[in-house]
Amino acid sequence: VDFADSASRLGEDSAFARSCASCADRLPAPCDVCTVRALTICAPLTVAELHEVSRSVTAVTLARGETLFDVGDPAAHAFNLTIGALMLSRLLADGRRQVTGFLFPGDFLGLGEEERHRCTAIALVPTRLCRFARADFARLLDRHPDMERQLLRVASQEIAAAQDQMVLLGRKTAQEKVASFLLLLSRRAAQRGQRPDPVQLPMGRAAIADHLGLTIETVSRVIGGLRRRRLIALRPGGAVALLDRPALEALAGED
Amino acid sequence: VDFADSASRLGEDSAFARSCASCADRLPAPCDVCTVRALTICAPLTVAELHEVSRSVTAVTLARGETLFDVGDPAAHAFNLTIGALMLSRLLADGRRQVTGFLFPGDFLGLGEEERHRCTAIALVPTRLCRFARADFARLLDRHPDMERQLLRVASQEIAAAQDQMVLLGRKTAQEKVASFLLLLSRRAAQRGQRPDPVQLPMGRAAIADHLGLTIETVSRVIGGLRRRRLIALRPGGAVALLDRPALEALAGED
DNA sequence: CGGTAACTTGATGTTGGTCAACCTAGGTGG
DNA sequence: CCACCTAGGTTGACCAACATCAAGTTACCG
Repeated sequence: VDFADSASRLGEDSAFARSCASCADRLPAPCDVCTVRALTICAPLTVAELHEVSRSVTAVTLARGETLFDVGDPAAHAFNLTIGALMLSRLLADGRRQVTGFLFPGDFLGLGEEERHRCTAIALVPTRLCRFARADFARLLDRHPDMERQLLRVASQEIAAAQDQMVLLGRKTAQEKVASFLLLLSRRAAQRGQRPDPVQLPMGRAAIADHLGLTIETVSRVIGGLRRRRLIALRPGGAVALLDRPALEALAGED
Repeated sequence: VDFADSASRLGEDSAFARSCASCADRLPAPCDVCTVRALTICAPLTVAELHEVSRSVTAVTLARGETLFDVGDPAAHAFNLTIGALMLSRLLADGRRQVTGFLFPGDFLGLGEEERHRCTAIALVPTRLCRFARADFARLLDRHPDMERQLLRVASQEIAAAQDQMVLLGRKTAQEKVASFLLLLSRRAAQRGQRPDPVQLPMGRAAIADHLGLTIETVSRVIGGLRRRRLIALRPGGAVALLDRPALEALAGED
């Protein structure tokens, strides 16, 4: 149980637990011991380069539910998520919300050169990120073409993921949406070296619903249905066991 | 009436009209006279650099309805659309289709380093593109950091657009979807220096429906409703006049 | 002028939304 | 340690937006 793990470990570290986005500490960003480096845009850097990066980086800590930035905030930083999970969302005038994505360890945040953020970023669990000042980051890219190339790769993956999500939102049924979502989280967990099977769901039903273009009630009903048909089982701490992956894949549609 | 213009001009040029994706001609790619350069990834290049680019570029021509590439085709090229319009779409197993985007002059196609295409690209009208071999293109980027930076900018714009589309697909009503779509096309036309008001719709109702996550009938009904309320008017050749832009913007939602 | 494909319009059906009640678990304070 | 309180989740009854099915109608093309 991985998110719970992170959460409890962080819970013990009281300094971590109490700090927040606004009080990012200038303590050494420990790139040397970074647990997710292989997954991030820092992957192609040499040890020497890493040291250089270390100097322009600050650690940021968020408690569960805390906001990293809001729509309209000046976009002065780029981030690399190292521990925890983040939700990106946008609001319509009347409060309807679309969750445009979830971020997990190794994920990068801050592509785009817009002056202001176009979405809100909220921590789903205690979360830690590496923060780069935009200006430093641009200089970093200039000096490390490898890193820029890697960033381009990350961007194109994000575009591919966005297209998948469009197919899901535009053309899939509620069941297909939920099944696809569970399988996607499982695959992403595997990609970052975590166990793919009991899928951790650090987000609540509301966040899932707003990500899939459904309501809380529909998400709950579909999950209930999958559970009754023994395709999944709910584990304590919001984890979901995928009891019949082939059946779920069939339900997910997706050719 | 711009698309019609392009179409008829192209129609007169019989060589152009008859050529196709597979018979891309090695004729000089006329970067010198490129009408959309300021809009494309080539914008930051100097005259000398442009000449160099010219050499690694091939012109491709597509007739209305012709396929540039299909899902699963090897992705050996990158493209820059110079004339016409293209539709990108993906299919579910049972034939449900999601149109993930439309491309217009100045738009770039071919981010991502995947071996195979993840979507189908079909010309909506007679269309011309600049084609770069992937290998050449990568070398081009290495030598022109400006171009790589520009590509990153393009990628991040595409991500922003994809997020807008997720909000639309996940949380907007049929009316809001159609109004948003018309306004978006208008804005994009303005961006590339065309008249924003009679909006050209080079795509059919089916393509619009598959882009907005609706059916043909619903799109038709909503357009009919907007027309009856005098917010829009249908012009010959598939153009739409935006008679009451503020009202449309109100209908579109979007804060 | 006919033929076809795209579009429109109408009648009916279904998925998922809405509204409301009810559970359950986790956290707090007595 | 237990009772309560609350937020999040589940379940049910009903409803509405949009899909589906089925005719028309228009517009473009030879």
